Amino acid sequence: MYDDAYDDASIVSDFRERYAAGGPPTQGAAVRRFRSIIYAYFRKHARDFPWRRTDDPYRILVSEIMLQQTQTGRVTEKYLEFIRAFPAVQDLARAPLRDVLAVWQGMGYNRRARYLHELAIRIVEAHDGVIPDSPGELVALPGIGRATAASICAFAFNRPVVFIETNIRAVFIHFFLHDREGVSDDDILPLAAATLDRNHPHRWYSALMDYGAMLKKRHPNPSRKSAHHAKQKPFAGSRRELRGEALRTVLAQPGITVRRLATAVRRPEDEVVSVVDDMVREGLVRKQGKRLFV
DNA sequence: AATTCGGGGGT
DNA sequence: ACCCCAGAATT
Repeated sequence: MYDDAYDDASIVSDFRERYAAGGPPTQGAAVRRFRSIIYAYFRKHARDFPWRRTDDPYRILVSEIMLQQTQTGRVTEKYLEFIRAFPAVQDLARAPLRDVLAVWQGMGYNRRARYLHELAIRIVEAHDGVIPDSPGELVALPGIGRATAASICAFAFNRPVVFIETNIRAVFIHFFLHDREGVSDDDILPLAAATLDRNHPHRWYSALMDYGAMLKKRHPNPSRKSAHHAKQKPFAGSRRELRGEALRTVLAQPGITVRRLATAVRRPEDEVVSVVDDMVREGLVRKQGKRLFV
């Protein structure tokens, strides 16, 4: 994996002593040194992903939705399968939601699949099938927030947007804010803006995120020092787990009744009713009488 | 600001 | 067991 020893420890401690003493630096020398460290790592350890081998904005958009809270290693296979099934935004727009959710199974956060489907329809109908290239237009689409909108702008359109996600956050905390606690993203954004390689945003953000991913394998997650950091509740026995099981079952057995669904997932019927009602409201499941469909 | 939303891989 | 993942939407 990262076993060809890259020793970030000495490089980073040297950087901190030289540039980060007494607060985050904004001088040119520090910025140049920081960039050179990140790019030096990238030249030797750049990760290879299928979404880095395309310039098709639709495919990059698909990858960014999939990458929300889902690790790259698990996205790769599903991304290829998804693109095979829906090669262009028009294919996704005219596909039944059922087919989209079927391909999505295993990714988690099934609402993302619904957002992605709805988003494709809107792009075909309101944008003539062209993916918007501004953060404002992208954020207006379902399932796309600030981070994803900026990511698409950087990776699909090579625009010098400033944004933060978990890998980027880890890098800036590690280099500039390691001795602090409760770091706000508002403290990181100026650093991200000052260090951004505005001539090569795609390459820069790829490098930054690869470095952050490396850091989190070598150190306790630097993002624990972020004010935004939260621990997740257990998944086993959770409502989320039940939702996943319920959707999977309805996909496999279209028209199943709520009662039989409750038996299938081995849960109290009232609990299953509650979950199903939520999913109906969210547009993940349809109810016809007592029978459930996707 | 705090909750909810999936599922799997790494340790 | 526990960690957390190229976050977003809702309350």
